[in-house]
Amino acid sequence: MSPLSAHTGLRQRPLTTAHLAQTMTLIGLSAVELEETLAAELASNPALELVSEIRCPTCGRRLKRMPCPVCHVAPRANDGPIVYLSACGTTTGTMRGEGTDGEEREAVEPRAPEKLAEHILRQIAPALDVDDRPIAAYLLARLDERGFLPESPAESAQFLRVTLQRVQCVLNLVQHAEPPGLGARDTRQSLLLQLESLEEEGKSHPLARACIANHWDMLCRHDFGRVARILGVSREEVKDARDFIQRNLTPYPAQAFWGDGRGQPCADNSAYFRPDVIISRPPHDANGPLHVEVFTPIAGTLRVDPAIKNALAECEEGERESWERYVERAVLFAKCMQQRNNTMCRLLEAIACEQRQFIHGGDRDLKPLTRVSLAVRLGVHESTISRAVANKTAALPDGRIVPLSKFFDRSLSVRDAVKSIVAAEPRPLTDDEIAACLARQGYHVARRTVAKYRAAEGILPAAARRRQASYSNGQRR
DNA sequence: CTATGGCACGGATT
DNA sequence: AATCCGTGCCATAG
Repeated sequence: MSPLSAHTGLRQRPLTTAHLAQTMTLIGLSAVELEETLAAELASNPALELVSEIRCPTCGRRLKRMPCPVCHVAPRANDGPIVYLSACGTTTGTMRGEGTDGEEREAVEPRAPEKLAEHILRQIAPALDVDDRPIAAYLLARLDERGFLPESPAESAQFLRVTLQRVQCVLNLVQHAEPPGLGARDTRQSLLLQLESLEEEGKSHPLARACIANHWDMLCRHDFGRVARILGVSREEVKDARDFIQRNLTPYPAQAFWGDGRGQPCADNSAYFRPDVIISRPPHDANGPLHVEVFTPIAGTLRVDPAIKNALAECEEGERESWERYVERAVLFAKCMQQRNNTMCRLLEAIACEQRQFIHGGDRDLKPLTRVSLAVRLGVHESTISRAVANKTAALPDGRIVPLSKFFDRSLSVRDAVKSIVAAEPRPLTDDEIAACLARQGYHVARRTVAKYRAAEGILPAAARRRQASYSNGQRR
């Protein structure tokens, strides 16, 4: 036996801490981030190879393995969802040896998926000094999911160690990009920015600016009478301004579908987000098992390049060591990637199973579900679930795009119940009365909590609802 | 006086 | 260990 053969045992690895650490990291990444990581790894590790994808011969879908679960599904119980991996097909540049045959299927896949940050960056890049790029990147990274920038320019400047002026300059660009209103500190400022952009298009309202800028809190309380008095106009005019604001502006400029779907259809914004998983109903059988697609940037399988594996035996003593390191890293990466996919699939299978009602129905059908319970069910550590759930979104059959964490929202169904109680109330109910109503439906929550839910749903307090009602009555007579 | 929102505390969850 | 959430208490507005 030559001493070299000892090195061919590539399978058994000391996969311990490094393995765990990398898997953990990968699990925490969203599909988009994972794609970047994969591209970086492919670019920097010559031993890692992406072999061509497998497609289903019948439907042309990209598959992780045969058989295609859509076309010939093994019969399964109705309550068990079908889970499979699906490549999102946008693997960046490096490896794309396949022909162009897949192009017409491309249309079926999510269109022009682009992260909001990239979208903005592309717009402002021309006007941006090269030195200011890091500032822009930083600011965009700090935007919260609503599109707001919670910190002040001064804070950013201090963190970045650049002058306040430069930050403000870049921020100004961001705030005037599309969609308008991004990068504001709060809703009020955002609305003003949106108003500005509307005015540039020639659409404006005489009172809107004053209402938002100076009488915002009164407007929130629907205290139109007082605003009208201060501005010296009629209540109708103020109400008209409010309508204009509601119709043309959005409180959360980055909001796609989530939230509660109430309000803006904003179909355009949906393109800014790419879900990490897609849950769909089988085409013909509404009661059949759900389909769950977990997106992967891999269109095929990752493996160690066999050419390199073979060459390993022949290369020089000195070089061999570094090649071995590459190979080892490649094996590790592929394994971690596989592990991630496996975990994601099993997680989504469990979620789709548990929350089947919610997926078919609405918010009120959400079952209480904790990450811990799923962790024991899947036999993984609870932090794994936390990571897997974080920063990811799912597209539901009805088009809703929701963060995965929504499946674990303890209070969603109660909040939904509050909504429907208020919607059906004969007269404005106080929080106490709503609490009593809820108790009758089996939800036992404190009055204070009702107030919080109500506020979270954007429902005004009873007194304000009363005023609203009397106002519209007054209009009628 | 009543309804509500702010603050803060403790327990659960991550 | 850090964070989130429900809740109680208290101040305040109407």
